[in-house]
Amino acid sequence: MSKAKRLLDILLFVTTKKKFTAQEIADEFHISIRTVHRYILDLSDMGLPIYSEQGRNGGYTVLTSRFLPPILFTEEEAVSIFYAFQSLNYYRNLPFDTEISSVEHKLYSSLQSEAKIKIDKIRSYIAFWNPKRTIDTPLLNDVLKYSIENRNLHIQYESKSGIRNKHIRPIGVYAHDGLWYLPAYDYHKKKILLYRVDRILSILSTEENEDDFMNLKEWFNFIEIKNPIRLHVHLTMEGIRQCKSVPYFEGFVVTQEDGTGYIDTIIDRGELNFITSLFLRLGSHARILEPKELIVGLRKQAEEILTMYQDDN
Amino acid sequence: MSKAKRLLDILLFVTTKKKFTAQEIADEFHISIRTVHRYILDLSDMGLPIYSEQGRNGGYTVLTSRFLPPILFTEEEAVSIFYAFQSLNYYRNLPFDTEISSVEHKLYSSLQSEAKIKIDKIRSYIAFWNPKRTIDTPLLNDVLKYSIENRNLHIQYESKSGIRNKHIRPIGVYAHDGLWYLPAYDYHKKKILLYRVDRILSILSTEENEDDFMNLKEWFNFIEIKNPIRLHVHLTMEGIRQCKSVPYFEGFVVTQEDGTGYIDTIIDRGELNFITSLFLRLGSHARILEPKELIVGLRKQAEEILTMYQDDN
DNA sequence: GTAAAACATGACAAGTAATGACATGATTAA
DNA sequence: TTAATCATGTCATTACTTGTCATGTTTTAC
Repeated sequence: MSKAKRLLDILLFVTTKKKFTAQEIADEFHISIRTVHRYILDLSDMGLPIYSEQGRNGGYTVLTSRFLPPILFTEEEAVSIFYAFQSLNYYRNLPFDTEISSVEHKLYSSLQSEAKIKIDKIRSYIAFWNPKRTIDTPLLNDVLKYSIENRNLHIQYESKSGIRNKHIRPIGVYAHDGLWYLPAYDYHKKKILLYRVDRILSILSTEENEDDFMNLKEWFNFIEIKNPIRLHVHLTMEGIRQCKSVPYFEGFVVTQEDGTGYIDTIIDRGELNFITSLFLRLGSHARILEPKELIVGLRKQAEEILTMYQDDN
Repeated sequence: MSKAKRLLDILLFVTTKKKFTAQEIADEFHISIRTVHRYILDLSDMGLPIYSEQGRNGGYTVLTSRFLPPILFTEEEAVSIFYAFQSLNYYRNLPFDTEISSVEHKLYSSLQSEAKIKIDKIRSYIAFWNPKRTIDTPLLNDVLKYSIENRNLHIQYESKSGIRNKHIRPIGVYAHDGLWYLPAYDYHKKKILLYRVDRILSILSTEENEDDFMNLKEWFNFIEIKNPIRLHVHLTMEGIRQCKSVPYFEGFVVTQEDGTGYIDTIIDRGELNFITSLFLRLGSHARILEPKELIVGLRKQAEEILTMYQDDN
C-alpha cells in the first residue's frame, strides 16, 4: 500500500477518535511505532491540528471537527455548489453561515481564473429572489437546533392579540417568501399551529421529548382538512391564466375546450379567509358557485371598501 | 519534490489541456518521458479518465471536465452543502441537476454514519418551501445558457393576447415563488419587460452580442420608476401587521406611537394594478389618501364583485 | 511504403525514500 | 519509583522511483 493511501487511512482513523496513542495506530495498521510517529509528524505538517500529551495516560488529540477524505470535484460540480449557495443569498440569519463562506472560499480559491469567471457570471445572471427582508430572525438557529433535538419549547410569542407565552412542540422550520415559519403543536390549544420565527421574542426554556413526533414532510402532506367544503368556481380564459399562477390553485384548474374553465375541489373552511383575497382580485374573471360563505365574504369586503370610499370621486 | 505533489501538479496541468503529449509533460516538469508514462499510468489507475492516441499527431486526452485539486472539507462544511442543496429541492428543471446529485453522492458516501444521521435530520426538519409546481420549465437551462453567453433571442411567447414572436435581449433569470422569470429588453416594444420562462414555447434562433448590457443585480436595483406617483395610506394596527408581511411594502411601513401607522412613498404607476389587490384584502384596515386612481380602481373592482353576486343571498 | 511521431512496455542500475529495530531522553500519573 | 507515554536520533535494510536504453506498435505525412 502506498504511503499516501496509508496516511489518508490514518487521517480518517484519527479524526474519528478524540484520543488515541501511537501504539493503537501501530496495532491497527501493522506498522512500527516509529513509523506512526513519523506519520503523525507528516499529518501535522500537512496542517492537521493534532496535539500530544506526554506521560502516562497521554496520547494524541485532534482538535478540529472531523475531516472528510479529500474529495475530487470537477469544475462543474464546484459550480453547482456555488449555484446552490446563490439560492441562499437572500435569506438572513441562516444556519451554517460560517461553513458556507468557508466552503465558498475553499472552492473559489482552488478554481482557475476561467472557472472563476463562470462563477461570477452565474452570480450575476441567476438569482433566487426572495425579497431581502429587513426583518431579523435572530432565534432561527436556536429554533432549528431545538427542533432537531426534539425538544419542547416555552416561548414568548407576539401574536395578533399581544405578547403571549406558548408551550409548543416544534415540527420543523421552513422558509417561504423570505420569512421563516415554525409549524408546532400548541399544548394549550391542543392543535398544530403555524408560528413565524421572527415573532418569537424569546425562548424561555426547553424540555426533552422521548418519543418521535411528526416531521416536516409528514406535516406538508398532512395539511388537515377538518371542515371540508366544496369550492366550485367558473373561470374565464383570463381567470384560468391568473389561477394557474397561484400556487394554491394551480393543480385544480381545469380548462375546457372553449378556453374557459373551472375549479371544483374540496378545501378546508379555515382557508376561506385566505382565498377571499384571491377572488377579490379576480373580479368578474371568476364566478363562484360554491360555497355561499365565500360569496358573502366577498360581498362584505366589497361593501366595506365602497363604504370607505363613498365620498371620493 | 514528493511524488504525490508532482502527481497532483500533473493532474492539474493535464486537466486544463484537452490534448498533450508525454514529451510536453516531460519538458514542463523536467522529468524523463519514461516517468511521464509511469505517472500517467498512476493517474489512470486513480480513476482519471485519460486515453491515448498512438501514432503521429497522437497524444493523451482527458475526457472529463477539469478536476479541482482534492479538497479537505470538515463534516460541518459538508452539512452546509447539503443544507444549501435542500433549498433547491422544490424547484423543477434546475440547471446543474446532474452535478448536484453527483456532489450529494460523493459527499454522502464519504460521511460517517453519525453525520449521515445529522444530514437526514436536517433534511426532515428544515425546508425551503416553494410550492411544488406542476408547471414545467423545460427551456430554463437554455435560457440561462444564452443569457450567460450574452446572446439575443428570438422566441415564441405565450402572452395574454396569444402566441407572439419576440426579439429580446436577456438580462438574466430569477426564481420567485416557484416560477422562473426572465427580465429582458424587448427590441420591438423598446423597453425592458419581464417574461415567464415557462411561457416561452420555443427559442427560434439566437444571435451574438458584442457589448455588455445590464446584469441582474443592476436590474434589481434599477426597477424603473417612469411614472412616479405618491402612495399615501393610513393603517390600523392590524393594517400595519399585514403590510409588514408583504415584501413589497415591508420597508415603507411607519408605525406611530398610538399603534397605527402609514405608508408614504413614491411608486411607479405601472405597479398600481398589483397593489390594488393588496388593498382589496386589507379593506378598512387601510385608508388610501393618494393616489385617486387607486381608490377608483378599488371601487371599480368592488362594484364588479357586488354586481356579479347581487342576486345571491 | 517509408519515415517520423507518438504511445507501450520491459529491464536494469543508480539514487532516494520509507521502514523497523534499537537507543535515549522527557514528561506525567499512579 | 515505575510504567506509560511522546520525541528524536541513528543505522541498516528494504522498497520505491527515476533515468537510460531497448524494443514494439500504431498512425499519419510525404
